[in-house]
Amino acid sequence: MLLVDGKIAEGAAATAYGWVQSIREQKTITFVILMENREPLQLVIKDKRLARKVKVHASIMVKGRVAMTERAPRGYEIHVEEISVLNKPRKIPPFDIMAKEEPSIDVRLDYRPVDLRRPSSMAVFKIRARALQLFREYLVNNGFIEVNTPKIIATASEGGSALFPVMYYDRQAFLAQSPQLYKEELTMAFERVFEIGPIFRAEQSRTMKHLSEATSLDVEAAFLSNEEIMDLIEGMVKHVIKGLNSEPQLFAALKAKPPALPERFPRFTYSEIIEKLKGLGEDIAFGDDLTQKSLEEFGNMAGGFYFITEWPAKLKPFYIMPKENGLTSSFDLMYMGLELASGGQRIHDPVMLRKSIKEHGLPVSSFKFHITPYYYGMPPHGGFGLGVDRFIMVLTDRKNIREVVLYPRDLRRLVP
RNA sequence: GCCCAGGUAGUAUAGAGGCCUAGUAUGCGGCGCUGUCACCGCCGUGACCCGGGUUCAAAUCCCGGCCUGGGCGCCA
Repeated sequence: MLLVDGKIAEGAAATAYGWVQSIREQKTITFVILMENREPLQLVIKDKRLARKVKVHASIMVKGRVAMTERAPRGYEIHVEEISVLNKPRKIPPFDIMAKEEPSIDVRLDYRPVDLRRPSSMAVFKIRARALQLFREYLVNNGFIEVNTPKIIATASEGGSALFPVMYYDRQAFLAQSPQLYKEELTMAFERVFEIGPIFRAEQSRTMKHLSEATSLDVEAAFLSNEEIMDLIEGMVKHVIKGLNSEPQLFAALKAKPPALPERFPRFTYSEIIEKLKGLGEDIAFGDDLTQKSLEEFGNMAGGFYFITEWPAKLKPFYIMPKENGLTSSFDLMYMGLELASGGQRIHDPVMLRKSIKEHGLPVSSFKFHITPYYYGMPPHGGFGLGVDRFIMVLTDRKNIREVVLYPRDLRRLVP
């Protein structure tokens, strides 16, 4: 918090509240970087006795005079006349937030709020917040309404991934792995909906790109074809990246830039990719899922963003619209070897939906609640789910998904 | 779930049977220092994950435990 008498100008009286990021002490003058509202403010202290009161990480209030100077990060600094220490650290900090070498991600997470004072950590979450704002901006501008669907559910929404069981009063319930079914149902009334919220997966995964609790951006729209949905997500990704590119200062503390955008994201069919990988000597056949290794290999060739389209029905969930030859109107949005989003056109006919549930080996009875509204005029629709955390990894060039989540949850970590 | 790797001051690392009284950087404490900006210089402080074993000798080798990291698989 910064309070200035009148405008920020030479000699103006100022009061600043913040926490001390760094101290550079010299014989007669001490420079302090005070973090004030997430931005550095340089303090100049010429009184040795005053300077002694300041410690890194302390919360302080200073009173003084504004001095305009190009040598300070903001173009001005505060010449301090009075300091009150509001609170000071009681222990030696677990790591030096200004050091060039970072502690392991595990130590950082053990002291996450302290770690967030590190400029690069803070930058990641400023970018994340801005990216979410840009997502919303794009979707709202395109006629979407933001919704919230339940996270405590009665049965698996689509089979496949393992669910976390929870007790719901005297019954068994689960944490939602996806808002998939709800968002589809909502197109009936709202035409275009989106939700940004948590998803839960109880997979025994130990990787740099999986979490037990992740954030998903789910979008669903009536009347759009598979191609139009790909256009939509492509437009959305471009909007976010262009928006971030216009604010380079967000990236200053990271040695990274948002990824480059091609004119158009290339679209490869699943079959093309299988053929290509076969040509490279991969042991892979039509109908196989693409392994991590194959995706890395193909991703390196494709470079940047691209789509994989027309997946075999067997590799996609029951609600995806089938095409001829056992293929589907579906896509995955990839960045190199990393899956960012998957989506497609959905089945809107209740009879076909019922059949597809059966064919995927799922109990129709569990989906009765979901099939019911389809009998009352569900519009043709499609959409996608995008892994927000993974997208932020790409934006900030972080290799471990835990870095872009404030308090990540994985196989081992439940605290803090 | 399978496989691999690793636990050395607060943090990040070096050391691979005796050269270790365990080195370096940073932090922390002190002193010095042309408005600094990862300030700089000097001095000090502080560590071998736990339990067994092998050996004249173990941070180092072996066994077990605990903890962690990474890869694969699983996975909207």
